[in-house]
Amino acid sequence: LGEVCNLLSIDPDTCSSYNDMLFQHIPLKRLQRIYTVGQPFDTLYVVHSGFLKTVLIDDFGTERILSFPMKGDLLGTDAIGYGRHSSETAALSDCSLIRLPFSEVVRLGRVHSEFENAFYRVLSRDITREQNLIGMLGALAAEARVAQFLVGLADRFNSIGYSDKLFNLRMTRQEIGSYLGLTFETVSRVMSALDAAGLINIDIKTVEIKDATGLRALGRKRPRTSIHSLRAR
Amino acid sequence: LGEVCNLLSIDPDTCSSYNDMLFQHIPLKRLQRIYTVGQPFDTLYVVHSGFLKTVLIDDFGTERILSFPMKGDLLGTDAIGYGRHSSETAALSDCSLIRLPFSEVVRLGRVHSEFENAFYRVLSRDITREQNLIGMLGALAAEARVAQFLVGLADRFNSIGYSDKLFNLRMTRQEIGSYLGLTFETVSRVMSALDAAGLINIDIKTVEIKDATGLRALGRKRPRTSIHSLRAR
DNA sequence: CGAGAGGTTGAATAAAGTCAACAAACGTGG
DNA sequence: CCACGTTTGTTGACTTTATTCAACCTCTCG
Repeated sequence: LGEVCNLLSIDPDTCSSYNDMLFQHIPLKRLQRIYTVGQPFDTLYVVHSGFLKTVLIDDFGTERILSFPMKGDLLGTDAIGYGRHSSETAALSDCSLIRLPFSEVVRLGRVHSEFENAFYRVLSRDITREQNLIGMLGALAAEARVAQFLVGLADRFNSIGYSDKLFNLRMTRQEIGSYLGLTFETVSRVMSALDAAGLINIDIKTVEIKDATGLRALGRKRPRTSIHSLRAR
Repeated sequence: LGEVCNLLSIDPDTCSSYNDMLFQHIPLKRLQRIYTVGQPFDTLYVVHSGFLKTVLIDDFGTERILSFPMKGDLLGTDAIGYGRHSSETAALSDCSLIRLPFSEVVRLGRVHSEFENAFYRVLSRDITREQNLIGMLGALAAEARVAQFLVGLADRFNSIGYSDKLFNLRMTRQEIGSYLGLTFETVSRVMSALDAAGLINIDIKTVEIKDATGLRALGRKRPRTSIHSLRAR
């Protein structure tokens, strides 16, 4: 589909020349898993609609959430390197995905350099996104992590055409905690505190951002180990 | 250089046909920076020799270390996505890098599919490596992080031909802490404890791994929030 | 309508951070 | 080559933060 191009932000003109028949839609029910750890890799997926989570499974069978993909995000990129999935992806809501066989991606890249470049960019942005998460996990207090999580989510909702002021969380406190490296109790407490401080309104899954600037400031504030940390030289 | 192929683990036969003139060696002095945040991107680098660190700079000018690249690692991949470097890289020892202009990489990929595939794999492995770091930062106790750090380092030294039993740390406790999301005091304490427990011998920068199995076990142990965490279903 | 999952809140605990003192190693210039 | 200041590393005492454990509430869905 030319849709794939839109989703990957590729010039639509170039897109129109692609063979549309190659990519099939895949409907997913809530809680369904697309691929699991260890499964041989041969295809990527682009999210067409719906909300998902990608998780790492540790030696105890415990989930660590790595991302909450939504419309336009590419799934499965971590499996290219070793030919097997090292994480798994599950639907948080009913979803529609577009199958993107990796061999097709490579073939298309060889034919359309625009597409190839876009694909490189998408992979690299995955790297950047994860780096930001690493920065957050290692250096920020619980309050700042939750604040950043909320503004990040708002920005992403905004970029796919939803309101960035009022939206629904698709994941549980538990899942947010797993993503942020916090317990669900801490997430709950911080959210209550942000509500009490007048920065947000929260009612279970419904979030209203009342002071985006204030939230952003909180998210930037207070590296946990700020005092004797490395200064760039 | 055919050397680039070795470094990226590409079949040497395919390599021999490449034009060797395209890649130049870059010598770096200790503490020198290769690129800095915001710098426009046009070239990647492969580490030929030496040890480096890649760092994220936060809003306060504080460094967060993202990786400790060594021989065979590819630098600069996070800049492909937005055309600018979002992190910076500095030499921890005198180094030698190989310049790999991105346009050359793309061109070579179009000519040699083997090379293109290898490049995709390298990008994807970057993603996987970061995911493992995220898993560690969010869920493991200080002791486990340090243990994992040491065995990880040992494995990497081993894979580039050094001893995995006795090696030198090229970074300070501060830098290890920045990488693991811990203060340098905690790193120091944990290392002393591992020494006292007989798992390692440590004398400032010199590390001897005495019980790799025990260390690995420690690194796998005790997700901090194990009790009421998500079970894979 | 009842069971279970999800969410909130409180009190106690444990883990890592902070601050401080000191020792050892490094490296730079006399 | 030595002296001296700076950086790096270790350890201790104390504090803070987030976790743990527990009670309770609400909503949802068979």
